[in-house]
Amino acid sequence: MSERDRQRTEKQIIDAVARLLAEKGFAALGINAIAREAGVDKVLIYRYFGGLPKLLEAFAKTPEYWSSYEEILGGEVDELAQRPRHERLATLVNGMARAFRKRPLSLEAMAWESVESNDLTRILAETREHSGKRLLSMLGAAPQEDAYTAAALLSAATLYLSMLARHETHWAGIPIQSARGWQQLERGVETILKALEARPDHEA
Amino acid sequence: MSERDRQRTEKQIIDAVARLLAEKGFAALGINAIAREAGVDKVLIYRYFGGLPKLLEAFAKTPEYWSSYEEILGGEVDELAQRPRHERLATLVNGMARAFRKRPLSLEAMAWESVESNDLTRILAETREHSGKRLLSMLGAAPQEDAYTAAALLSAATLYLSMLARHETHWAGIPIQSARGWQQLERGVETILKALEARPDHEA
DNA sequence: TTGACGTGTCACTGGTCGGTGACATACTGA
DNA sequence: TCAGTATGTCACCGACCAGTGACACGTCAA
Repeated sequence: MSERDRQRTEKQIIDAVARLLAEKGFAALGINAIAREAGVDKVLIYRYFGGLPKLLEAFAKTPEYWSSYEEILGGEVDELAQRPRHERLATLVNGMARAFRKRPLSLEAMAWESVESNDLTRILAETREHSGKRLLSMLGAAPQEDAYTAAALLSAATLYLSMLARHETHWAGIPIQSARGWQQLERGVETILKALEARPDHEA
Repeated sequence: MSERDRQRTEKQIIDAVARLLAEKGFAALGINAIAREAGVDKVLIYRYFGGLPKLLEAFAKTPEYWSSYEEILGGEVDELAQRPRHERLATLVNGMARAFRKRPLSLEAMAWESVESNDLTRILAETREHSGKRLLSMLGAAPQEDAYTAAALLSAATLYLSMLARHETHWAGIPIQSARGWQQLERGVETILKALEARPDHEA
């Protein structure tokens, strides 16, 4: 790789981060491993990025890690404005989970955040929060409402099960690695939100 | 510690596992670290337990890791038999989450399983599944029913939020480290299951 | 008393880790 | 042409890792 092309080298390094994260997970993400995977001397990582945290920061801006997440919902959100609220919420919850499932690297990082919080996870989390948490605030439900708590619970559930599906095949008998299983779960989300909206006895 | 008391030494080692897991997490769980924490030569771990996996197996049988989980629900389950089904389900879902929150070590292990599956996590998982998954099958709802899917979703949500609460303070604005937050979530679970049961339009 | 065994200590290997300093080679502008 | 700089290579440091072999000592039975 002695080609004296800094841009190319930087790309190799960032690609190596993505590959390592996908194949070996967060635990294998070290300076030595990245340099080895990239076929590059590790000293260049320090020189070009200034260390692992800064490198991850650069990686987090990559489309591969976090791209058109809002686009995925964006298209639907517009025409969704005139649907009943429970449908909007269901689309939001299910859409978020789908977006995550399309980004294994984000799932990997999110899983890691649930087990440990350090400088590295915080860097990746900030990128997602920046674009993600904003959506949660556009729920269209007040925090006091049951529908809000329900949406919070259901998004936690679908995100967790998306994480889990990377290694586990089932949850409570539901095949979380298959399209059929996710159809069942998404239908469950819709049913719950609809039932909440429809019930006659609204309490405080 | 040169006291020539094998029982005592073994206990020191297992206690060290618990302490390390609680304070540093799964990632810090190595032979050297355990021996250091226990104030014991690492060679004794190999001699007495036969290696790290076997040691974890022994640790998993410890009450500290996984004790009276069924007891926690057990007391209520009996008198619960005559309550409406949605109440039984809610008690089960919320009770499971509460049981986990009382066992930080189990939470730690479960979080680790969501990020990586290897020999070590599998060992700890088996212990829990053995007593835990059995409960999920006693849900009192058929797998085709909406209530079953809902219970599966809600248990995933509450377990994940319990894991998350070890490091994060909020989820979608709900304070998951405070009793108030969990009251809100548990009420949410109850409300959802009740609404599902009450709604007039049951579909297949 | 002697010999076998259980218990604990110590020193070492080969390997990986993050990090740094010294050097070789190419490119670029003066 | 020459000097400075950007790029890449290499060797090394101290620390930790998992794992092993050799040894010291106390206990207990023959």
